[in-house]
This record gives sequence, C-alpha cells and structure tokens, in this order.
Amino acid sequence: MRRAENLASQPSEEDLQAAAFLAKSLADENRLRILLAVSKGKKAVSRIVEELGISQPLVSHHLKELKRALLVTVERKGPFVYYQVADQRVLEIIAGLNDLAAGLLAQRTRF
Amino acid sequence: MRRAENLASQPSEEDLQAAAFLAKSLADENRLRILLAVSKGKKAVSRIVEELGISQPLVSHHLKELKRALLVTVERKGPFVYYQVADQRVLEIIAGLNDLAAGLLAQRTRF
DNA sequence: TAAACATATAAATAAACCTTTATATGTTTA
DNA sequence: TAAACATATAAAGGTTTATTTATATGTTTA
Repeated sequence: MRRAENLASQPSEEDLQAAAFLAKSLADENRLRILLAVSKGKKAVSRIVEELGISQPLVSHHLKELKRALLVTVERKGPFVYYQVADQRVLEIIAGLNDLAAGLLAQRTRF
Repeated sequence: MRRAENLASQPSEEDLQAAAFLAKSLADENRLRILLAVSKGKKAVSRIVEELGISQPLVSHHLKELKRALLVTVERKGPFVYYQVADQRVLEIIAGLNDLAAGLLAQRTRF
C-alpha cells in the first residue's frame, strides 16, 4: 500500500493545463526563493525584501503572481502584509525539481 | 527512516537556478503532453505528432527544448528518431503538480 | 493633519517564448 | 539518381514576462 505522501494520480493526457500553469509559477528563481522564504510561517514583504535582496516592487509583483496561482495566502495586519505558503506540497515539488536537476546533470557529466 | 523515493534534499536558498530552469521546461502544456507520450518507452516523432495532434515542426521544437533540459534522450534508427523520458522522476513531479493544482482549486472553491 | 512608513500599482523597455509557414537536411526506396 | 518520407531548422509574428523607475494607496505616529 502506498503511503499518503506518495499518492499521485497518473495525470491523464488532457487537463495538464493546470499543471503547466503551476509550473510556470515555479519557473522563476526569484519566485522560488520567495516561496522558500515564506515556507515556515508568515512573513512581511519588507522582511522578504531585506532577506533576499530583491527590490520591493519586484517582490510585490512576484507575490501577486504567486497569489494568483493560489500558492501563497495573504493577511494584512496594520501596515504590514504577511504572506505564507498556502500548501506545503509545493515545497516537495521544489525539492523534487532540485533533486532531478542534480541527477540529470550527474548523468550528463558521467559520459 | 525515509524511503528512497522521498529522499528530497531541502533546497538551499541559493542555486535554485537549476530548479527554475527545469520548471520552465515543464511550464508548457504541449511539452507536458509530449513527456507523458514518451514516458513508457521510445517513440518516434511522427508517432507523437499523430497521437497528440500537434504539428510536426512544433513537436520537433519542443523535443529540442526537452532535450536541452536533459529530460529526454534521443536515438536515431534509420530515418526515424526515437525519444524517451530520461528520468522517470519527472513523471512524479508532473503528477505532483497535477495533484497540487487540484488541491489548491478545491481549497479555493471551498470558501 | 502632516510626515513617515509599508506595500501596491503603472508605465516602459527589453528579452524570452509559442506558434505558424516555409524550407532544409538526411534516409530509404524505386 | 530521383522521388518519397522523416525530421530539423529558419524566419517571422504576436504575446507574454521580468525588471526598473516612478508614483500611488493605505496605515500609523507625531
């Protein structure tokens, strides 16, 4: 019996539109860094800005994109706006991408 | 002890470049369909073209992209060129994207 | 209310990308 | 060798996207 974490339905050859859309959201290094930054709890925009060294308008822009993809949730508290990862599964996917990239490069350079 | 399939190193806040690059390769519905088409063994370009109903130059173009990302391997046999998925892990990632998309939408419409 | 601060939005630019149409390259067969 | 077939490449068009700079909106504090 498979464990719950591994439950992954074989995608039918259609409706890959949503998967492609999500992949597009992950297809930017800055967005990945932002996702990891807000993966362990709420974090204000200014905090992300200083931690990552990305300009404030650019962080806001990418957060808007991540929100559009439903990958982050937003919460306003006074003048601060806190963002956090909406579903932890995205972190496993990012880790998977990272591992796969390393594996592919290892195979590549092995010949 | 974690099972091998779940071995996924926590990505460090840097070097997410490779992961972003891979995500970009998955950020197109046609490429996802092509990947699934060549996931169970070698398949010639013409076969992919007729199975998916995508034009031959477009299939060739996307295959070139997938090859650049090391996601498929190529093998020539006479006039035919066979492609297949280079690493099965990409299928788990696609399945994960699919599941996550479904989950996010379910949460979304639940409120 | 004015100043200071946090965040969002807009405009503009340049680069990247998907797709189509047309053509080239390479391989087999008649 | 010419024709037919399989695949790749090139050029072109239109759209999307990442980033910067400038400014607007919204909230707190003096």
